[in-house]
Amino acid sequence: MASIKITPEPTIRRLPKYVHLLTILKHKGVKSVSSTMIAESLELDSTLVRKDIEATGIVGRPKTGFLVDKLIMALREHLNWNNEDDAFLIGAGSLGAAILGYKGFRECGLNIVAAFDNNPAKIGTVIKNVPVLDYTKLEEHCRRMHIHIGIITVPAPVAQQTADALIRGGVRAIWNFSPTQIATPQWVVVEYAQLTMSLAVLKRKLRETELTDNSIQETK
Amino acid sequence: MASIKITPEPTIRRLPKYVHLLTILKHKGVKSVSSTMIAESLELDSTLVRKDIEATGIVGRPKTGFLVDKLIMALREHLNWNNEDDAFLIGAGSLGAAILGYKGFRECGLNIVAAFDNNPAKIGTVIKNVPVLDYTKLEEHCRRMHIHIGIITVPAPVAQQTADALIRGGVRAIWNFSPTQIATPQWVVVEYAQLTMSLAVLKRKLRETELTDNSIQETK
DNA sequence: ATAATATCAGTAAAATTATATCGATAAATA
DNA sequence: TATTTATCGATATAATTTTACTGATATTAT
Ligand SMILES: NC(=O)c1ccc[n+]([C@@H]2O[C@H](COP(=O)([O-])OP(=O)(O)OC[C@H]3O[C@@H](n4cnc5c(N)ncnc54)[C@H](O)[C@@H]3O)[C@@H](O)[C@H]2O)c1
Ligand SMILES: NC(=O)c1ccc[n+]([C@@H]2O[C@H](COP(=O)([O-])OP(=O)(O)OC[C@H]3O[C@@H](n4cnc5c(N)ncnc54)[C@H](O)[C@@H]3O)[C@@H](O)[C@H]2O)c1
Repeated sequence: MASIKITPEPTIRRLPKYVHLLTILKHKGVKSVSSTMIAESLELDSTLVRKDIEATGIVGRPKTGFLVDKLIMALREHLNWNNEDDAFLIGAGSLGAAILGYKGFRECGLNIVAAFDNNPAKIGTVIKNVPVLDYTKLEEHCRRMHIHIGIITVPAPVAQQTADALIRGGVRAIWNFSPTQIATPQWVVVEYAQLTMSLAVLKRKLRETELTDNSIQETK
Repeated sequence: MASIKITPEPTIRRLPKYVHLLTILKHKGVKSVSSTMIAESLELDSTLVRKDIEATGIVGRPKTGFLVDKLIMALREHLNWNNEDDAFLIGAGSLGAAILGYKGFRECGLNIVAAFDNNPAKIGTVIKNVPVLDYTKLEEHCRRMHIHIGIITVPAPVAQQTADALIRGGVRAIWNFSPTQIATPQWVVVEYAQLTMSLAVLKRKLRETELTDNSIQETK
């Protein structure tokens, strides 16, 4: 009876940071690391780090902590970075090109095998070693190549129709960079990568600190 | 005694989605909207939407809900999108170029006035109407132009030194696209825009659904 | 004019997430 | 070898965030 423990989203979001830090430490020759040390580097609580690591199933030892190598492997395994998924990217614009060119995603088990666009000037070209194909053939190619992940970097108004085509083609997960909500059947996972959301947090926090620094601390 | 209520981060992250949805509704001629309706469009709980809106200070009326126009304005005001902040972007690479070219950030009160790079081939050029200046002059320009927001799109190994230069130049908020943790004084706001984090959530959830769909629901 | 209804605002409860505490244990030190 | 120390793993507590409930009120329908 196979079973999987669902990992809290806040935990998942922290794990890549651990991987990045640990990889740097590994290159420096560090062999083992404690949750205390990770917590200090990343400005987190050490108990939180230990609980996050617990999600991967790896166990540490008192006094020394965790073996860097094993921890990296366990984290990558937990995040599913060790199996590579092929993916299509739709919308070969400026954001799309940046994503196509980023080698870091390969490390995360994401292999973008083709891009799609409806602009005739782009179809047939190659961007960052990835061929740009005709958008009208998207569904067909998805099905034929058994693609499970679609990356949406088209303008907002066409995001929904793009998602629909991907889903018809059998895609199970969508990484949506457009600011629009997209409706999908419940078996499709959608993750919104919204830069605007991140910017909102930055600007709001900036204002909050500006106001609290000058006036007396916030009231209830 | 001026005071400001701190808005929970999860709320801040949802607000831009409301703005986007409401703007579409406004263009369709919709005059008023209820939290129920917003919740349905965005697949959220209506009470949650009402509480989020409460953070902006706006009040609705029973049966009808909120005036779309007023709600948009209140949300934008709360997010500080109505005051435009000038910003510098450091690292005019492919991600940097995508950000420079995105008009949507203007709507969020972010005006990128210059980019900086250390590549002589890029210094002096103009990317998407934004001039690329010499990285060694960053601190000086920050100070002279009273820049408060810095956007880091340089490779990870130089992210910290870039942040240091920005802070020396008087920057109060840093939007960091590199995967590295950066150390800053406590008065500097740092927001990590990590695409890898988002991808991690996508890939993990895809695996979780794959495993739970095929096997019996997860155990404790 | 009266009744029915959808929605708001406020409060209470539940769920989730983060932090604190404590005994056990491996390593370092005396 | 005994003692100190850092850290783990587990459990308990606290904080945050979400969801549920309740009475009041504006609109619509009868
Ligand atoms: N660039 C950024 O920094 C940034 C930031 C936040 C959000 N976004 C979002 O990302 C998306 C893309 O942004 P961008 O700056 O790369 O825009 P862009 O205009 O540079 O790229 C969009 C691409 O999609 C293609 N396209 C348009 N309609 C299409 C269709 N029906 N089928 C297939 N391809 C189609 C266009 O030809 C173009 O190549 C937008 O939704 C935008 O809101 C971008
Ligand atoms: N492209 C993506 O999709 C993507 C995704 C996730 C994270 N990131 C992160 O964003 C950052 C930039 O990525 P990219 O793909 O645009 O890389 P890139 O190589 O295209 O751009 C980096 C730019 O920074 C400049 N630079 C290098 N060192 C510098 C220095 N000391 N001072 C000033 N400028 C300097 C380079 O000349 C180049 O123009 C990286 O940290 C990367 O990890 C990118």
